[in-house]
Amino acid sequence: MTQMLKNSSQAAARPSGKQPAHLTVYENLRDQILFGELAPGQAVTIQGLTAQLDAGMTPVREAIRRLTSDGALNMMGNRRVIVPELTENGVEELEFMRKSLEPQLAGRAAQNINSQDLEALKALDDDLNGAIEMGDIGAYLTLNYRFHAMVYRIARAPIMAATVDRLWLQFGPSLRVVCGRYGTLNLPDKHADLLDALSNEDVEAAENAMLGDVHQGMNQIREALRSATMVN
Amino acid sequence: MTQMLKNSSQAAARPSGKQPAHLTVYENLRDQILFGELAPGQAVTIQGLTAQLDAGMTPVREAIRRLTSDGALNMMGNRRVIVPELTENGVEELEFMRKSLEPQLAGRAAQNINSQDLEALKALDDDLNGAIEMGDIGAYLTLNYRFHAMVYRIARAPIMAATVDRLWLQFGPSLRVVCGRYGTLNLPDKHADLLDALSNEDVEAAENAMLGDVHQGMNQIREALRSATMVN
DNA sequence: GCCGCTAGAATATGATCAAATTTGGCGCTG
DNA sequence: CAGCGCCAAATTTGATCATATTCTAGCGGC
Repeated sequence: MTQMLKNSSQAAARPSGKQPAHLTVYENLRDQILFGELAPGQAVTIQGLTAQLDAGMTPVREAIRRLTSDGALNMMGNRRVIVPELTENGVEELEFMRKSLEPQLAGRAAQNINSQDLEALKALDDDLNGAIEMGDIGAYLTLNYRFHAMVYRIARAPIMAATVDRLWLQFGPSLRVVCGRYGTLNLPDKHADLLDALSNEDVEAAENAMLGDVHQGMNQIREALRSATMVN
Repeated sequence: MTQMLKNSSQAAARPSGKQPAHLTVYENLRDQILFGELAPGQAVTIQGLTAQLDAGMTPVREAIRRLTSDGALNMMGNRRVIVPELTENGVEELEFMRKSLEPQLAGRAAQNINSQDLEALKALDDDLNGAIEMGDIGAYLTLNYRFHAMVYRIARAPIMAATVDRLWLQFGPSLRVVCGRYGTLNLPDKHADLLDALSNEDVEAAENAMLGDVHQGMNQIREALRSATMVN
């Protein structure tokens, strides 16, 4: 009897073919956090996201819940959700875990890589260097993540890769702070070492290159964090 | 087909203190997975949970999404959600990560423990041994998890603890299979070694005890899995 | 300065729409 | 004539939304 009429606002919520809206929102919000578009400590509101992404409330809620379990968002006791701020202890935990896991993934990638994957990685690294030259921080962050993510996919260890992804979500917001402070990085390029090791299928060299890359990255975050806390 | 399905599980779903429903459902479902009440490969339906837990659709949905990001549930391409089945490769990944992280947590716990924590741990271990004597698999699984979880809380490394929790969610469903096959475990008790190490604040001994415990546990899972796949 | 009050945001519900699996009927082939 | 497989209706399940309810926080009166 009650003739509810349906508005046609669903088109914008589902832009990409058939993917569920909650997945689209999840990926979008995830990228925003991962690439530092949301600053640490910033509040994330449901209604803000429904407006920004032109999505319904339910998909937004689900995305926020997932990212909460991902460690990318923190639910405060009172219904508020924020992007967590990284503490010094947090950096140490993340560094230990990254150093424990990511070299292992790099080593496995060296065992499993084929020429097609290697070409794709090299192309990605070229783009990455281009972004560094241009000083495009956004592109740098995105490509750097995609480079690592591809290495981990090649490693064919999905559980470990997902675990490491979770770690990236927690230092991602701080990475942009680092870049804002120091500009794009001008340290010895560990990606080149890693690519060499992968093309030689040299497991140990790949592990070492990745270890160095992680060490460098976490050191920069630690330093940026330390000088930031001095200001406060 | 009337309301006769409402049993004690409903009461647990609604302590109705002040906690939001989606959190209650999340914890309930999480425990069901962690303690093997849901078998690997089993489908998890949203409407089934709304009926079982007497909860609304939205909270159930959010709980399922969170557990998806926790790795405790897998979204199949076609909207279905199941408890993932552990593969042999998965066991190896989990074993590597657990051996990399959990000894570190045990070592940190040895550095930070106080007498009150130690007493609580000992009490938990007593209950655990009691459950083993009684052959109460459910209590054994629960107490074993709570013992480890308390050690990790003492370690004061929340990010690492959350990461390890995520791993437990992925081999939890298989643990009950192990127990169903071998009964409660009758191997050398690594918990006693760990308690000794913690009370002496001996970091290295704590790390070794935890390493042994993890090794034992994952070996049992691997063997149970191997003999199970032979049957199929 | 403290306490109730109001505004606004988050939580939760049930209805509605859409997709996917299941089922049942039909034709085809041996 | 019987068995097999395939297409389509039906049912089950998931996705989304609009709305009612509940809680937090800010604010004005006392």
